[in-house]
Amino acid sequence: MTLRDVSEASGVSEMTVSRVLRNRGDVSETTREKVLAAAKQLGYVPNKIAGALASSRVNLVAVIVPSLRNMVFPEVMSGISEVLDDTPLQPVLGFTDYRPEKEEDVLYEMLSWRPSGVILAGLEHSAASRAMLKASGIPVVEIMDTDGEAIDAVVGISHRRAGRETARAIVRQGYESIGFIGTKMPLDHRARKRFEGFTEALAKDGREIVDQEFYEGGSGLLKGRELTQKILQRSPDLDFIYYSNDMIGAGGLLWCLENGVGVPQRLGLAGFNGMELLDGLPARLATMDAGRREIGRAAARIVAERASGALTETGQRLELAPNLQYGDTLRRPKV
Amino acid sequence: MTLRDVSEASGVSEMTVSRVLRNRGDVSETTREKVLAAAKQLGYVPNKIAGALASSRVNLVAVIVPSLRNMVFPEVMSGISEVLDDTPLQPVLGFTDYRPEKEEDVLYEMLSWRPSGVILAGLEHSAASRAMLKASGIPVVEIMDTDGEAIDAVVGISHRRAGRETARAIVRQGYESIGFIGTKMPLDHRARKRFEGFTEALAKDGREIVDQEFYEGGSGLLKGRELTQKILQRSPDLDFIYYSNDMIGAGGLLWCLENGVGVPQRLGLAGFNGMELLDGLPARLATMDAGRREIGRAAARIVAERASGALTETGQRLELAPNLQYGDTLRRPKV
DNA sequence: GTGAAAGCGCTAACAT
DNA sequence: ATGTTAGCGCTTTCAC
Repeated sequence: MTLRDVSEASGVSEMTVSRVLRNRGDVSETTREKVLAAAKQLGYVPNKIAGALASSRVNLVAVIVPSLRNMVFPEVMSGISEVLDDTPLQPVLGFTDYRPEKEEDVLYEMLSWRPSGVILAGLEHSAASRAMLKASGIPVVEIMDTDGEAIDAVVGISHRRAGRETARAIVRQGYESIGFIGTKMPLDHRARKRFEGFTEALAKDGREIVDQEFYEGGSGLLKGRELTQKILQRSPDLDFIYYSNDMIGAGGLLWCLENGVGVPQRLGLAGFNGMELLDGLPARLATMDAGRREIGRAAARIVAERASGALTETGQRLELAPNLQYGDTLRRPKV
Repeated sequence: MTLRDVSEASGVSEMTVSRVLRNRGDVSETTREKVLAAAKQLGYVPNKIAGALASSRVNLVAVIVPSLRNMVFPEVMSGISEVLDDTPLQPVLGFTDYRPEKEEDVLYEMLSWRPSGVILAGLEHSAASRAMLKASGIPVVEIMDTDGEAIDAVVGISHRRAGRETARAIVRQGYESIGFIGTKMPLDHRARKRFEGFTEALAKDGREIVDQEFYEGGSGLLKGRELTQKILQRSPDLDFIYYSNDMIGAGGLLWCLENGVGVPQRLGLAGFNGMELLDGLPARLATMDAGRREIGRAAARIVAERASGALTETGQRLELAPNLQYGDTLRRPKV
């Protein structure tokens, strides 16, 4: 089923059929109707492959994220979709599993479709990935993180700053013996940067982390419970725990509530992400909203404007301010 | 940057360059190395658009789901990715927002890229969508649900049966005054079918739902709390609440625990989905595992085998058995 | 083992 | 307002 078939069925040249189907150029109402009728009757679905080859226009935007298991990325995606829905552009998703080699493969695969733009998570990429992206001439928006050098445009928050601000707030509340629970971070650069900003801010205050606990694999409430129990057993004097994300933080919170650990007086807690999930828990965990949806929206807007030619500059830089929410677990009542 | 550039740079014909880059046919080791070196040096990325047009082979699989906000779909995706990672196929994701018209648009867009297969959620589609899919000649796998007529292959669970089995288990535990809390279901067919199966099984037992509460929009713990409070205020005699998903069920559970409602003695609870989240809560909500990841895997396997030609039959049908987990909220201790 | 020619299904550019 | 021609960058097919 090709344009030609529609052309023959409607007695109109292929070119005019093409014009009708794309709403391009002047076509008489009569011809238009004839063509549309024929196309519908035949169940014609255009071949974008041929169209893209002929026009060198591809209305696809490559979106490359580590995984969808981490609820952060579905939310970013939803921001991206929201904006692209009002444009001819369509997101195409690829996953890296947090592995640079896989990112490279996925990127290569994606670029071979000549998308109109690339949105990818993080600033850390293999040399080959960076080279490919630069050579592609396509608008590239790196998202989530602003601590580092961008290839082209970048939209995100500073995770170092997020860590620092959390640390300062904790110290300001008078907490003194601070522990940390988080993922092993060889490849989770954003978690690593938060940790670094956190320890750095503590150091400025002449403090350091008293105890820490790292884990591998996904984050779940259960793991938060276990590790919280473990770290408190080993270091019963801790009066604060900073978690690298809300999920394990929420697990820790539940454990504390059940085991009579007075939160936030005896022990303060904070997570990271501003996950919606936290809203219905017995107490609100302190967290920091990373503005994921807004990041998705902003990145999509940049790509859309660059792709449409409305925006010709490159290298846009948008750093959102992380928003600390004290919830019920960080504000220590004065004794 | 085209094949021709690589051809010129390496002094080898375009055809041979193409063979090297695709590992097709016999090429001498010398030529091979020359070509690879040139390609790498130039940073050549093949143009799949041209390749696909010439070969009429597209290693893309269209995956169409309502949204990623519902954690069910990221999990299905992860099953799909897992299987496709071992094949040349790549998933391309599209969202319908639970709207048939949007599904139609997305489908049209996707089919215009001539993918090697289509995986889409649910059995309910517009007539136009069904027509497109049938006319495409592409392997189609409908997932999640098996209650209805499939276009081609189908992998999922029977949501009617899921509802029925939950109802039977509830009755068997001696609960008598049963309420329901769930989404308004004009378009969530699977939730609707569970509800229908549920009421149907109760009816067989001479019972009906005593009170119900429907909500719109996303599911969150908070909503589960509110609606649980509301329904119990209105119908304090309820001794069981069936929720249309785990998220609101978990919210209800938390509310009950905090408000001294004895679970599961005074009030039993059950959700649906088998969400991992439930694992770390203070008590385990009864739920039914829908095997999302396995559904994704099985669907991807069918597409991969059909695309590779290893499987020529159409219309595969795989109904998984939903697995009821009693947790701590459905098994009533004998008094 | 390598190359030349033709063509995939469309659209840009230029007629008319 | 409509048609004609050429060609997008590859792969298929056939020749050597």
